[in-house]
Amino acid sequence: MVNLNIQIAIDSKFYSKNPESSDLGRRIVKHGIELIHQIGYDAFTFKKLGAIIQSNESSIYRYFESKHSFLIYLVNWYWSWVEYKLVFAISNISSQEEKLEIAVRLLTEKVKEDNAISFINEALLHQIIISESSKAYLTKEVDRENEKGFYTCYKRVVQRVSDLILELKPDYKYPHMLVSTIIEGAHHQAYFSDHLPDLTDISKEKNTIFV
Amino acid sequence: MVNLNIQIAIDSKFYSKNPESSDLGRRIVKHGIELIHQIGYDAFTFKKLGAIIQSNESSIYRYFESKHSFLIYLVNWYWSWVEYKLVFAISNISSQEEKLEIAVRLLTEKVKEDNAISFINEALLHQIIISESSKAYLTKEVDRENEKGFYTCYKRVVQRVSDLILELKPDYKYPHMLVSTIIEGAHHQAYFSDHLPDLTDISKEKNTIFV
DNA sequence: CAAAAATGATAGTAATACTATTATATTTGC
DNA sequence: GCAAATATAATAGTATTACTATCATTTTTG
Repeated sequence: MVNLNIQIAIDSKFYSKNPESSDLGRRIVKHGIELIHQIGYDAFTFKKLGAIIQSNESSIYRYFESKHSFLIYLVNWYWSWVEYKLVFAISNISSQEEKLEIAVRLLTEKVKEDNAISFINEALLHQIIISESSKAYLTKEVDRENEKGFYTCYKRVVQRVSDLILELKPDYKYPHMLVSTIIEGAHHQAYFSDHLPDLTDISKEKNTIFV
Repeated sequence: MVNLNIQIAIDSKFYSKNPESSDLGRRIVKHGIELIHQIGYDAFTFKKLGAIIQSNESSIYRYFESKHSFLIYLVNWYWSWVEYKLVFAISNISSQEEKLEIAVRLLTEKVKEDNAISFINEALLHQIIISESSKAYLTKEVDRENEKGFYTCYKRVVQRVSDLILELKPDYKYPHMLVSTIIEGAHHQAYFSDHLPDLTDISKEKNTIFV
């Protein structure tokens, strides 16, 4: 993808202070992604991150009110980015079938390092989405957080692809189910192929559902 | 299902002291399930559980070496139980198609309160599997724990159903992927229908993939 | 250059996920 | 029936976590 100098606009409800607005904020996000990728979300702390970026725990808290909301931020950034790629990829395509095929491919294929957009390493972020993003909604606070719009970006992507399906098959009854199953399924299979190979049939090397 | 006075045999690697061997052990498991169901795995602690069963944190640690291993125990109990139900349900069925249909139904339908087997509330446990079980393997210790056989019961169920598929279609290349996708997909859709309805098309009431 | 804003340093808190030790019940084998 | 063995309970302690609060220092900017 070409470098378009585009920024993913993230709703202000996902941060206390916009991390894109300062050098410190950008370092928090950049190195936060790297650290979560390295040690996992569970072992990740703002204190450890502070040590890495030579800043202070308390400063990070001024950008994100909690470790959980940092995850929510990343998840929403990711889905906003996917939505942007999706809209871009299917624009000017006339065939509905082709649009859908492009969409499904985009949702399931491995993210290659492109770094076209910003200080965020999308390939690492994609790995985090695969192994950590379900922790964003598998909590007792889902319902409250859903009301606050914590999962809207993901839902919007699902809606867009569902709409592509309905264009082709207006009577199809389960478009959202199909799309969320494709997305979650692709993530699971990628994780399984890396860690629980008995639960899949795809090899570690290829790691796509298109073998 | 009939009360057969059968016990699910759990491998000793899943506990320090067999909880089925004492009244305290059984109370730990029974009320542990209820408590996790109520407040979620994240907020669950052995201290809280101790208070409920009028026992002590330290006593619970003699049965399970950690909160995580308690989850692992429950997950393995669940899949051993499913395996038992599966083997039972397809025995004496001659048609391969019917066997597979029974298996898929069993893996995807809601667990009704039956309490046929023991002090474990299978319906509650099923809810826990849906919303918490992925936390058992979405950790940085997966590979090590997989080597120790922490996920064997789940894998065995997947293998059995994969075998049913291969009986019908010996050339089919992705049986494990299909089965794990059906299982995880059913769990996801059940969770979505309860908490994130925009990601599915099934209604809260029915909550099965067979609408 | 002074005021405002951002960041850093330090301290503190309640809770968590344990471990260790000791005391008290309970079971059992003779 | 009783001592020994075993199981359980109580208490205390540890390092860490996920924060909050306060104050000092640096940086920005009008």
